[in-house]
Amino acid sequence: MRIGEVAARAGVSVRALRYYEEQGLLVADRSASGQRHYPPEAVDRVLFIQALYAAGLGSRAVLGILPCMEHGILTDEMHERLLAERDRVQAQLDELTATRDKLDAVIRAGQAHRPGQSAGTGSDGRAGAA
Amino acid sequence: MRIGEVAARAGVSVRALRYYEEQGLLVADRSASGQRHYPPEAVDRVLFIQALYAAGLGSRAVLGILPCMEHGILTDEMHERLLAERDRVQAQLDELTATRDKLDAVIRAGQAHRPGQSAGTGSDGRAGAA
DNA sequence: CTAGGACCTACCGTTGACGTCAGGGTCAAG
DNA sequence: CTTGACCCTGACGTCAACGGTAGGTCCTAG
Repeated sequence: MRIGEVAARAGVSVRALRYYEEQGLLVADRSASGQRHYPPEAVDRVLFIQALYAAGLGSRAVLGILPCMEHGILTDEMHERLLAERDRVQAQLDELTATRDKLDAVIRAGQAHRPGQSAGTGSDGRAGAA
Repeated sequence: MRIGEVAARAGVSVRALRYYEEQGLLVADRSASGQRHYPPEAVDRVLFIQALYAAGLGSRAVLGILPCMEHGILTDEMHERLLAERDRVQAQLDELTATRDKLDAVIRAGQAHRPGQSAGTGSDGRAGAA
């Protein structure tokens, strides 16, 4: 596949893919004329990169754990990094959960003070049970 | 309290507090000489601001939902915003959970391919049960 | 063979949440 | 009254993950 199709399939911009290559996160074959050519797995790789970015990891960290994919071979250092990042993600999960619960509490408290409202704003109505 | 103490208690920089004020997130009384003076609740407010930032919200979004605290009164618009942000946080939680699980899977797969390793790297040994 | 859409490199611009430096007041202690 | 820690207001610097533009090449269809 060429870069445009990978971008479309992965839901990212062409610019982003070139940036990933610049960071060493994504390698591409080159045609004689210099155009990038990717194998189909590149799409999944990009999706995973995005997931790691979304988890708050930077390019350096992503670069550190990406080689763990592809083949299932882990050096001691890679294993360390994976555990470290997993724990970081878990910590972020805990924080986020607390924040969500706090938002729910505020929503519940607010609803308690609005006796005239039933349920017609368009959103759902969670934040009711623990 | 003066700005330095609030910063210390909340674990943020003095600069950050002045930035929050600049963004309208944190108001302060001023002494005759212009020095900021905060009530004790400011610390909790700052901690909540940090939590929202950590949840991926920007200053604008934080500014939109901060007034919901303090008094428990919600206008329809505030209620909408709270639900929207709560859902955003929840979506991020789901993504993060998936990412964590994927990391766990990679760790497990890697450990399966390292038969000579027992447990001596220094980290803990999670990622073993679902 | 020509139009035009996709691709290339190179480089500057942007946004958010601050860091940091310059230059100067404030205030409790000695 | 002077020191030294703390505070003030600008205003520019930073870093990451791209966005956008300029100027030129490639390739597939008609």
